[in-house]
Amino acid sequence: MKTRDRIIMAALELFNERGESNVTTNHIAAHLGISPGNLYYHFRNKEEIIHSIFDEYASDLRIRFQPQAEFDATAESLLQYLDAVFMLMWRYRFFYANLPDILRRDEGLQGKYMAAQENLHQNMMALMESFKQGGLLDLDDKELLSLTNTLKLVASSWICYQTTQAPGAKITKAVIYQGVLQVLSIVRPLTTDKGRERVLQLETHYMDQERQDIA
Amino acid sequence: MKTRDRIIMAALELFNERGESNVTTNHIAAHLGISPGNLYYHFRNKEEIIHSIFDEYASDLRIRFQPQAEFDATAESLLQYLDAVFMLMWRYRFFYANLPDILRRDEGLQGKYMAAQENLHQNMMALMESFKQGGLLDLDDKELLSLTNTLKLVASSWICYQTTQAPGAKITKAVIYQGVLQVLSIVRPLTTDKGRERVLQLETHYMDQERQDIA
Amino acid sequence: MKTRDRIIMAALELFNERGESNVTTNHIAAHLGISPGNLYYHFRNKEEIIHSIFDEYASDLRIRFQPQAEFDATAESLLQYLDAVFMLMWRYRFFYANLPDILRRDEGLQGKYMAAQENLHQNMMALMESFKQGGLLDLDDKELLSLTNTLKLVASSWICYQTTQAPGAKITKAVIYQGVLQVLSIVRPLTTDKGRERVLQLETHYMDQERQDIA
Amino acid sequence: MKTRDRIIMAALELFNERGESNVTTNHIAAHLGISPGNLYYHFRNKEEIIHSIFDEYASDLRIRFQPQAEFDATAESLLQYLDAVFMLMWRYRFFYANLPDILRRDEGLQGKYMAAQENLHQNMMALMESFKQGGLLDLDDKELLSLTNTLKLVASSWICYQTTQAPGAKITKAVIYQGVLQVLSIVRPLTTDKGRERVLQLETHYMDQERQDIA
DNA sequence: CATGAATGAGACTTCATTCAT
DNA sequence: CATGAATGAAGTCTCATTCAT
Repeated sequence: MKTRDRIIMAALELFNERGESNVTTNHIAAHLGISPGNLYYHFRNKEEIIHSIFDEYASDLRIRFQPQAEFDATAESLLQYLDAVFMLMWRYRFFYANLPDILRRDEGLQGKYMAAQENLHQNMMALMESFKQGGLLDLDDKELLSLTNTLKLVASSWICYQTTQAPGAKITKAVIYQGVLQVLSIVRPLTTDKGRERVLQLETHYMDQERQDIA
Repeated sequence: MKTRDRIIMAALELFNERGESNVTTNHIAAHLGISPGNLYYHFRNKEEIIHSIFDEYASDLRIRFQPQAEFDATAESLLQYLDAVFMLMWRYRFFYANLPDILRRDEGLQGKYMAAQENLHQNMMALMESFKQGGLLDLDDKELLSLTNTLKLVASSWICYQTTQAPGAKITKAVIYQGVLQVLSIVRPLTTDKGRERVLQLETHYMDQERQDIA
Repeated sequence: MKTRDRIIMAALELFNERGESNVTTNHIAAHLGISPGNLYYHFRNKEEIIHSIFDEYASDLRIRFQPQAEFDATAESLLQYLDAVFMLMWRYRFFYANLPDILRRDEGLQGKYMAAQENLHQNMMALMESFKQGGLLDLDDKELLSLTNTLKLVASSWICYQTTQAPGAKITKAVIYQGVLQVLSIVRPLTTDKGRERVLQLETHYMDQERQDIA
Repeated sequence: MKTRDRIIMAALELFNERGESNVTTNHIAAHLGISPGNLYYHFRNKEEIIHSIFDEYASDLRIRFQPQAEFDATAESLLQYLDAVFMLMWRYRFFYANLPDILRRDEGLQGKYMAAQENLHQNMMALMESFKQGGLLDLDDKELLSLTNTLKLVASSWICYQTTQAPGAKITKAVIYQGVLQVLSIVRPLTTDKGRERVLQLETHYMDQERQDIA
């Protein structure tokens, strides 16, 4: 792997572990066994590293949530969606934990972030709409918007929130699965009979996963 | 006002404005026009200032959410609850935005925080239960727990989430009212007819407030 | 007791315990339960406190080692001398441990100290001379000077030296008695038969004391 | 010379001149014309600088006092010993002057120091024993132990003691030579005829040296 | 590409001392 | 006599960043 990519990976790993502001560029270099000078050969500054991480994140986000050409709401496909969301949340969790600070001092990133969020919002809305059209959800347009917003908020806050609820505790997969279940519990009251059935399938799946992870 | 209290106020103000880690003890002192030595006369270190702010927060939290002796779910009383929640979120918003970092480096605060959260959870559960008993909510025990958790998460993440959605933008009262409305939208699908009516009253109230604030 | 004297006492106690440079004027005031302002009412600055302690020390030193009008070298009287020396060393031990630093920054104290040392030297020389005249010591004038210097050095360095040999350990009376025995071991090779007998008496006495203290 | 070594040298020089506690890391950096940051690039903190100096000292101490395989008490070899002792005392004199304070706040150094002292004591005892076996000293085992302790104390206290006797005055070589002579005067009463002769030779040597230095 | 020594601004904190009350 | 809030210089240490090699 190229040094540049190794730096991004190491930074992401350390940021997630200790929080962005507690990781110095020297930490990252030392972690990789390279010199600080070398790090600065590949990146003009710390900000640029964060930008690169963000670019990966935004790219992941775009790919995963591309609206499907044809509607497809099999349990299988829903699982993939949910797994993808929380995988993203997990992979870039430092970002969610430090977002206000990071964005405050980097106007360039603010722009990128807003664009990514806007794109995500559109895709999420399209997805929810397709669920509604597919007869899984029973709600009006206003409710659909509210639901989308709630889901976005809950998904993106989940890991950070759990971190604070049990400080020091490692975030395990079980915590992630609980996040999915929490999301499902929000959706359930708004489902049709068909949708509810689908939710139950998913709940069963994630409760099994959770049980396996704890064991 | 006593210098000690002025320091707490200034710190809270600056923390909220710029993020805790971006505010130095020198900033706080300069903001008040006092010497750094004076600040350290009143507080042993920055940590102690944060503890003092937290103590105020925890005290507010405890008082506001004391379970009522008699059940009382008039629109009036619900309004007070909702206002209180979001007032707290707003007053101590830096805390929510920087919680992982703050707790990570202060084990003492972790303990206090966990205790406060536990207390809050009990009170919230009691409140939701009383809504159920009062015929406002229609849900089983598991759903009640899920709802409580969602509400806690949404309420405590709302301001931080909004900050990131529109970075640089000041958080106005309108944003707060939208938070309340978001919370109501989560509750609504689980209400009885009587409960739905109450929710509608509240929605009307906060939509009016929002309109006024924007104007 | 007057506040002024209590300050001197507290300062001496804390200096001995923690070293002069590790004791702040605030420590002293807090230890007495008085305000820093009050301390500075009684003393212009920290230096003045040290001066006052030194004045007590110098006065003690002068009184204890006043040459006796009539020669008197009974074991009883020798005991008093030795006890007095080491009591002084003990009472003002911080002084010996921090002397270079203290004198370096206080020229006024340097003068006082030199005068006290000069006076002590004269008295010690007179004392040793009287031991020689009294037929206790067998040595020429050059040896007498050397012995005097050695004794002064050993006595004044003893406690500080022991502190470093067992850092953290409390200096007990047993350590003091060992110091006396060390001094006696230096004198013994230079005694007459009569003198040696006297030394043996003293050694017996201090070995008993040491044993008692340890038990 | 490497910056790291220059820092150690400068620190040693300044510590000796002004006392360890009166020399800040900024002083050291300024003295070398480097930035404070650079100093902290080479040493994690002031303590580590002191440790490095101590390590050099302990290494010197160990090498110089390694017991000789074959007994060798020519005046030449004795001279080397005495010179070595006082060279050490002189080179690391700040250490002796500030030992109680330095050890008090650095437990790690305490351990190292105790080990070095124990090693020194063993070597000194072996040396004195070899003098006794070589027919230079005439004393019993208890006296030999006392003598060893006295010599260690006098040698290690000499420079500090002299500093206080003439504060402000520079410690010259002459002062060092007087220290050697003082040590010899302690040994002399315990020598055999052969030993006394050797002591006289050494005294003559150091009195010549002293005279030369003063001139 | 890579090294690693070097920079310097600035963070947190301490403490002898002052002064209005 | 006494209080205690206040000062400000200075000390230790950190870290993003630069640059000669």
